[in-house]
Amino acid sequence: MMHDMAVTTPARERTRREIVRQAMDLFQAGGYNATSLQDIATAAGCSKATVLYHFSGKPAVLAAVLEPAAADVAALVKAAAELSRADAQELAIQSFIDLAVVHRGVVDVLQDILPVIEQMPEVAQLVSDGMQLSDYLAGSDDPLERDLAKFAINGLLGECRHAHERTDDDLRKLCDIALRRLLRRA
Amino acid sequence: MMHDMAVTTPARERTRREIVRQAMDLFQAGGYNATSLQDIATAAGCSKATVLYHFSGKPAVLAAVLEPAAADVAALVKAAAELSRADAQELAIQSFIDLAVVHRGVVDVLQDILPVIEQMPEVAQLVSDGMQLSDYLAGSDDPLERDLAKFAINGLLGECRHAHERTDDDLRKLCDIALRRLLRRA
DNA sequence: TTGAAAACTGGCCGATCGGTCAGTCATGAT
DNA sequence: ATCATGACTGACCGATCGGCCAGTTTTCAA
Repeated sequence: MMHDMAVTTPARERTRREIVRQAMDLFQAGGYNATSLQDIATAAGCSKATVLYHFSGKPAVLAAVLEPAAADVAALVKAAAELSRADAQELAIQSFIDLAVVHRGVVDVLQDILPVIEQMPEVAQLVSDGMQLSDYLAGSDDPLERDLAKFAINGLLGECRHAHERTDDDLRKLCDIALRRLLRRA
Repeated sequence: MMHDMAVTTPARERTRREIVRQAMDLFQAGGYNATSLQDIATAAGCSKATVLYHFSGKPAVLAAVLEPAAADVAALVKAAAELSRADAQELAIQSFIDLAVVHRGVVDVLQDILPVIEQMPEVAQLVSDGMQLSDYLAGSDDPLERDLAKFAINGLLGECRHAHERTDDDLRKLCDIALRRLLRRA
């Protein structure tokens, strides 16, 4: 009998984590669609059937890969909701950059899903939160500022892709300059 | 006997154009990888074998779809090569926006190819010209300005994707403002 | 030690992919 | 009218995909 539910089965969690780890790397390197369950299984050192034993399907693997980033974004949106307009914008600028840099891997993954992202319920929440964050980033209802915010996000996400050679800090500084120039905030 | 080689066989050219037309729409809507030769054939009103009769393979269809945009970009690079640094930058700002807006469809297509774009000789020239254009856009050897130019391109291309509802002119104005703010040119 | 549950796997399935090929049909010069 | 050539197609191929299942191995509480 298991008295403490917080103690996760060692084997289960270990295999699950390894699958997600390898799937992240493969998705980032070759894209979601181009990565097969067999590729993930081989990289994780198990069989394809094992991957499907731990996850209900390929989309479930994607959801697990995206989950940490989705959680961070959701928390940021929640935090921004309780701030004033200007404070929310400043928080969005700083935190969005941080999240994009830290989770730069998921940015690559999302790019490969864009054409069919509306039909993927696994990423719907993340996308929705991203749109919300875009509003905070604009800091205004002016259509031009909102469009510029979207422009900034596209540039930001694009810059984080294929940026493995750059330092996290360099990337952060670049994005900070770019965002503040675009949004005209000093 | 055919005396004038410039007179293309009507049927051949008509079918070829229709295939490229429909392929463009499908690639833009669903991405290159997600679009099958059968999809293209059905949309073009012919059989899959016919598509492969006119084109050596799926990559050849992609090359035909990208060709007009690639030609325009190549011409722009060539024109900028004969200008001064400042003039080349100004030309790059204006013309890059124009090309991205006019050929916004190919931007979607390229996005879907990014993870494996290095292995596609069909788009190598277009990518190379794009990098060259990025240099002209920076207008300086300063690493920061060059990075900002890349940032601008990412934002520009991202803005052109999924922008079917916006007017060409609205899109152009937005991109012009964004680029000049990022590059600090008026 | 034991036995039931958890973890895992090889083998298979239907579907779809890009691509090939032999052969049919249309066209147009002779 | 003939017939060589160009345009086109149905049928098929091997490969690979995501997913499923019966059965084997490992784990661990009793």
